[in-house]
Amino acid sequence: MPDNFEPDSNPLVAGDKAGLTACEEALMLRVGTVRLYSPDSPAYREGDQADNVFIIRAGIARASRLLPDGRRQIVAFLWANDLFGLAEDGAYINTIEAVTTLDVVRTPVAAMNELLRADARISLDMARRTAHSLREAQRHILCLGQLDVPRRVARFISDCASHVELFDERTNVLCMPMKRLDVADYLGTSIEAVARAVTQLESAGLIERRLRRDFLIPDPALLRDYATRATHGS
Amino acid sequence: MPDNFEPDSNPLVAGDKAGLTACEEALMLRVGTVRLYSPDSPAYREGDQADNVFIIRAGIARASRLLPDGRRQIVAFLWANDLFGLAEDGAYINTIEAVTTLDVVRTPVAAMNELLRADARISLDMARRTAHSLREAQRHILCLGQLDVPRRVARFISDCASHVELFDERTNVLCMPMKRLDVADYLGTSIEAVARAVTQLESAGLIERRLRRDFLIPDPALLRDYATRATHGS
DNA sequence: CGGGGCCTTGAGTCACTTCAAGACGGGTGG
DNA sequence: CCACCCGTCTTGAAGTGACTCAAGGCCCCG
Repeated sequence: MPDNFEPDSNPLVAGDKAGLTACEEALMLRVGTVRLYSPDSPAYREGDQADNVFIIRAGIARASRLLPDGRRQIVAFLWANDLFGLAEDGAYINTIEAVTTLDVVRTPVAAMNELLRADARISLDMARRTAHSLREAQRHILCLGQLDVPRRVARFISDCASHVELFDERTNVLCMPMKRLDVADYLGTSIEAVARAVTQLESAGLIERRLRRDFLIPDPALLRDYATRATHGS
Repeated sequence: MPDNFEPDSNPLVAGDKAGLTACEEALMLRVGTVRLYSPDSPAYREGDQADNVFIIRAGIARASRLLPDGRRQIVAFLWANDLFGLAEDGAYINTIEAVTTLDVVRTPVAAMNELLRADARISLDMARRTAHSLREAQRHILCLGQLDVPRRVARFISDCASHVELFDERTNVLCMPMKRLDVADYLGTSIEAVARAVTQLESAGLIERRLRRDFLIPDPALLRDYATRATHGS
């Protein structure tokens, strides 16, 4: 049994470890069911009664929230092995929709609680996964609070390129499945600003457009550097 | 023994519950030590080796990150009963500094891991606390991504007013301990923009200045509504 | 080949930033 | 107790990045 569970690794302190432990996946599968969602279809909506917890086996999802005036904030994109189902007072706080075809294990909360009670390692694993999401959320906050739009877009593209599902390391080609509107709503900006930023990054030589959502990234490290460099000055 | 630990409450799903369970606090105290920090002094800095986990007994702290160009993002304010010590690959990812006098229990990670192994409820509690921070972080993301500066400030003041340490419900007076610079760095804007927003909220009748950081809030619900209302239109 | 999303570009406007004074207030020493 | 002083906060004026509105182009699909 592959054991990437380490009793001594503190969930708050540990780095991001590999995905599901075999035993955890088996447990989840025993009480949960596999489900598929096609692009743009929702797993649930904010405000729905929180009856299930999900783990992504494959595909990408977006977690978003709607404002009274119809504006939308995408609070996170969710990837393979990510857990979702965050709720408050029994109701989901985000809407989850598939970006690509999405393959999940859906586990009823009641059954999940059985698991948590039966096996302490699952609680710890849950804490670790949640801590991972928290680190991501804080990175996102940094991005929204301090970066101008071209840098936000650069960072987003760079982050996408760190996912093997999307980035071919041999050809350096990134295939982003999300539309401009998704990117804009994630980065707290407008579609047009994203389009302009892409153009700008291209003329800076950091990316090259292939198709509308496919980019060649000549030097991924350079792109990453650009995203973290100061807004003004050099 | 007061039991606010509920074996059936899923950390992802549960609302925010009361603070430390008596037994958890006792456990933390048995292996941890009480420490005090005076305003503006750090508990640790980003990049430091992550040897300890902390729980706030009283006081307020800020969790911040520095950018290469010296800009600072405050990713969260931390309140009584909040856990901190978030790290990645053995190093803290944020700097933690006291805003007010700060009273914490500091527990070595090794000892904390003993606790986690010995008592499954502590893992679950940790997951629940982390989920709480994640919800807060997502609210913050929403704020940074979608709200204009006056609304961000309104929401911040409103959030502060929901903390009994700062808000007197009898007089409706809020005493904010953080400086304008802290507020600006938290909200991803400039000191000046915060000052102008405060002036604007005052002339809109939503707040009244008492001292520089003390406000009277005639109608807290009205202030909260303003913060969530659309940027344009009514 | 035509139609409809999706994406890009342009032009004008506005909110926020930056730079620069000035005002307040709280603490200290005379 | 008052005067001073320094950090903090507010206000003003000019500049700019991003938003909105609007038009045009691309690409995929039927």
